Amino acid sequence: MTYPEYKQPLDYAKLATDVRASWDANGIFKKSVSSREGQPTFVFYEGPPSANGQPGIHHVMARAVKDIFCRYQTQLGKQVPRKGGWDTHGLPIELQVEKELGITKEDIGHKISVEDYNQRCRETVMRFKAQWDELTQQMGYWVDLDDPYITFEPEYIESCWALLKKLYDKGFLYKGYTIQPYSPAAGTGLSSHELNQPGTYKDVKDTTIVAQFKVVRDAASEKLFASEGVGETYILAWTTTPWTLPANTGLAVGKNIPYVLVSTFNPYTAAPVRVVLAKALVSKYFSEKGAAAPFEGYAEGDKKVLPWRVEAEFTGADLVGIHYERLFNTEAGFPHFEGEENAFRVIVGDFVTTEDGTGIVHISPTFGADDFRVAQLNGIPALMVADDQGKLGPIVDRTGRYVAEMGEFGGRWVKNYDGHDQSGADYKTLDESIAIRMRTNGTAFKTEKYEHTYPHCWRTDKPVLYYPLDSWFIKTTAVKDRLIELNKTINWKPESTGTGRFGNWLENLVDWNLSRSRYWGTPLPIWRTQDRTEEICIGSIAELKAEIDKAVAAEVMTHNPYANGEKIDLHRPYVDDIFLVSPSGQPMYREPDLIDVWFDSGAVPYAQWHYPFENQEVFQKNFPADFIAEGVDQTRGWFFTLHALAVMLEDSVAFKNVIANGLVLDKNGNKMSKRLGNAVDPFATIAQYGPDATRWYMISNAPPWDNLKFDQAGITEVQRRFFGTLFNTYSFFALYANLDGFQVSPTPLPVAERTELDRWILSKLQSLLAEVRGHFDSYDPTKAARAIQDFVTDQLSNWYVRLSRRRFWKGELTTDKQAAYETLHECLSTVAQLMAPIAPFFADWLYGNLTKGQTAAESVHLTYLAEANTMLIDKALEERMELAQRISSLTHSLRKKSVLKVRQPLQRILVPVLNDTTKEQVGLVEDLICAEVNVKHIEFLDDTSGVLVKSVKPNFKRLGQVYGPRLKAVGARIQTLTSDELTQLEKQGELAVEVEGETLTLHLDEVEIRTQDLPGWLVATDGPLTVALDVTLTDELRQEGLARELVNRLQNLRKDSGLEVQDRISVTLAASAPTELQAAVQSFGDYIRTEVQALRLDFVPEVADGAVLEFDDFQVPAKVDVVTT
RNA sequence: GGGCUUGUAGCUCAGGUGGUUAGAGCGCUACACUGAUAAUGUAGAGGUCCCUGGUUCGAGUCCAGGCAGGCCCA
Repeated sequence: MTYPEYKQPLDYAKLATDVRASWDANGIFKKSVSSREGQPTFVFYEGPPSANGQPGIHHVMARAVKDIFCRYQTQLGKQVPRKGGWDTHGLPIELQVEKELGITKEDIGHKISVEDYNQRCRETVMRFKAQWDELTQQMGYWVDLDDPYITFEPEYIESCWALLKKLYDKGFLYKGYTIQPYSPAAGTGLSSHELNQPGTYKDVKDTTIVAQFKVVRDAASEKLFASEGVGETYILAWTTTPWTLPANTGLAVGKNIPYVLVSTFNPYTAAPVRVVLAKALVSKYFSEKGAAAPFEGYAEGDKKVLPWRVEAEFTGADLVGIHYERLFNTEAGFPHFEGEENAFRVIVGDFVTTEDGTGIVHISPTFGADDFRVAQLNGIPALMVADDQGKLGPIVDRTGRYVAEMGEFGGRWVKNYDGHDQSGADYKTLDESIAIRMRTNGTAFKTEKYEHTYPHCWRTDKPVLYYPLDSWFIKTTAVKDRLIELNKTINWKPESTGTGRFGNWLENLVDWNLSRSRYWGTPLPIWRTQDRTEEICIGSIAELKAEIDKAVAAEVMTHNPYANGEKIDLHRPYVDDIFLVSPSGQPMYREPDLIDVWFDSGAVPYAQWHYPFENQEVFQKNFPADFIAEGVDQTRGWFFTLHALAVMLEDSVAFKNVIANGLVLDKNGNKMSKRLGNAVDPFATIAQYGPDATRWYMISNAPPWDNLKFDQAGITEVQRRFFGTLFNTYSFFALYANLDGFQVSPTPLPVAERTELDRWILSKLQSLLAEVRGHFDSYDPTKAARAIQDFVTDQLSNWYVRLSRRRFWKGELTTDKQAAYETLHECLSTVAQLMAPIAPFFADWLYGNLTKGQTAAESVHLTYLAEANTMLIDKALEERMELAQRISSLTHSLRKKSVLKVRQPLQRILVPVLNDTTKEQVGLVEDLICAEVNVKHIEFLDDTSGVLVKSVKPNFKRLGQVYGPRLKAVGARIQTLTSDELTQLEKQGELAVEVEGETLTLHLDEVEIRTQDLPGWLVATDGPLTVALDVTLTDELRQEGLARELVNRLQNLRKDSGLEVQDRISVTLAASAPTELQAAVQSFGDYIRTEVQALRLDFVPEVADGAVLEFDDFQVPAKVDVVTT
């Protein structure tokens, strides 16, 4: 076979499309799965994208991460099925449809039927599917696009229903309430989307109250009574919604906020009191004068300054657990409520600040989302009142009035929702009435009008209430401990997302609110009777059909719409038109909610297989996932719902390894957006740079979990530096391998018999193999990419190939040359394998070029990655080669300083060595160094030479352990060691020195001794290494240098004349050339002829129509002719 | 406001368990090299390691508090 040769520059984009065509033609992706049949599976779940928008460059990033590990595991021999999927439900799609139709949610059911609306959603959601599929293939993301799961399909929804029913049967599904924005005037809940409409937040003036909550004296509160005093002790809390005070059931403090206990008087009753408030807010309520004002003589109605004294200080944590008395109690005619004995306690609220108020927040769980949440976390009940039918509800009804049970305030409007006349002189709002009552009975510390912004209903302009609305929940809190426990077994990349963001989320878990009041989504499969005493949860289509039949028999429905085996649609409005019959014969109506779309995606492991209705075994084999990867923004989304459902349904994790990748930002670190015009088009990027360089750049530049600042200049660099170098290395190989007709031998020369350089690069290759496997195994693709890149550019290309060039282009195909080809071939094909997960097209192209027609796999992606052969790893060899590299570099540096070009041979370099191992190590690579830097030999200088000047440096790490604080003095003493002392230390291993009047014994391991200088020589040093160059030029060296110059000029001439590498030539030079050149030709004629592949090299009196060779000091006419034999 | 995260050269990034002189690549400047050549070598310029305190003989690294960016949540 021949190895294909390519012209520069390589078209990377075309290369990829060619490879893609061959994958398609030969079904390589399918084979990569089918060829692993019967092997252990590596389970991967595709987090479904939504195809209602165009894909962006960040999708290339996210999907490259997924692809890498699936391909890698395939190389390890695992079978990796990859089912694609589409996320099709959810608010963004509804909003998009509404925008396009120019309607709002209000119009659904009026201007457009639910049926038509949902039809629009169904069409919209797959609008960009073709683009997505195209990008998937262009970027080389292998996922099964032929048989994807789609969340709106009846089978998918049926699976969701089955899961819901399972949760229902386990008692995990219940109906409760959440606090949501609610408009009493409109009688409807408002979405956060509606609340974010412009103009909804208005400035209003409300009555505000700082209320006094009377502390109950017991063990928990005893610290507040440490100093005896007159009067009761109260906790102060501020509210801008006094009408919620009768619903108060708790008080929240900040855990680390400092609070003080202050002695003073109630300003309205003049009763002596002690009050608790945040230290930072004392000045807001008490004047500086009052701190010195006398307590005696302060009386009701006094306009005098309020006297006060700080009695004690606490933190919020100290106050937790203190009980206080109910403000509006039963004696005053307010109702009892369930769980009252657990109420009226101080708890911690993470939202408490000292920005305003008193630093203590009044909690009414029925009228605040934060309140509800912390109350639930702390077991504080909500104040619910039973109506005349016994149904529990908040103290405010749905029209915005206090319920009748609210004593003196019963039936009062919370805000003016009915538009009643407020102009009368005696008119009082409910807030004002409450304020008056509290001032009178001494429970208000301060009341005032206060202007603030408050949200209003966009339709009625009336203030919004935060109000408890019905919702269905999944009781995730019931399995909280198990969720936390199992999370600890998940390998998170980065770890902090698992312990931090996700872990904290689990620690503060509340029940999963499943309800959504929308149209396009999976309907909740629960039917209830009107009196709510009977209900049924449907778990399958079959069950639904059977229940409909029952309903038809009971004449609740006229006929079964699913009877004729038509394609069933489980969406609204169809399911809403189904009425079932209860065991007692009552009609049952579907609960109108849809479920959270996150349930859809959390159900992927089950619903993608239509489990449990089909594919039981497939499911078992593919649960849980070994690996998933999505954006870190999915932490509380997909990652959570997958985990929650798996724990509740299977008592298992859903995934064992997860990468939470960061964002792709523009090159300035700004978020990409179409509006700003800084979004990068993935198609254009791939078309310009090809998918491989794009992927390699994204993966190698920063770890996937860091944000990536996407800069196209970075792709260019990757292309040039990595792919360009690798391509050049291959081209070099192909050029000479074809000339020599090299074929990979079935019985290659044993590695042990190959040259030092071969064994070195093979050792490095095996080290690389081990390293890269390690990085891939621990889900760190960035380190893998960087390791491969460094190997290719620094080791393989820039050292192995550079130093081996002559072996490839000189002479016949000897055993040594064959070994060189074998070695380079092995390096290149292994690199192709290692890079294949990241750069799948280029790797396959490279691998194919190297192996086509031989007994190799059809594609690199079907190959098996070998284990690193540790027998071939020779650390000592790797170390001494590094010495060779460093000595060469130092020598180049010296040549540079002495203005001696590398072409000028020099006699020797001197390397001082202080121990025999270094000498031995360098000795083994002497030939390589000499060839690289063009010197005749290396001379070692050891201690006995007597010319070395040594320097000593303290080993601070060691000294620090021994001497601690005295290190500075000891270090200084070491710097001043004389050479005699040094010699003694070296010979005897220790040395007694005096430091600060004390005698210490220094040991050899406490210092670092190195040679510093060779008197009379130009030296260069790199750490402990020192090199000196002998710059003496003899006539012979000069001649040889000149011979090399001539070779160089002739090579250039060959090249310029367009000669092929293998062409033999005859050279004629003008006899007018200077005598030194003639002498050089005389002495080194054989060398020159060999180098330039000349059969003849002659001086002639006249060179006709030749070129002129330019030397530093002279010119020589010359001519090169091809000799045909 | 809370949780998490990032901050090192003009840019992109490395810098186990603390060790005194903080590195690489790109870019820039200069010189060299030239049968791998859009490659390579050598040298140079370029740093308050975000800030402030603390622990320590010693802090880019550990602790506390800030500042700035990002994500999620409220």
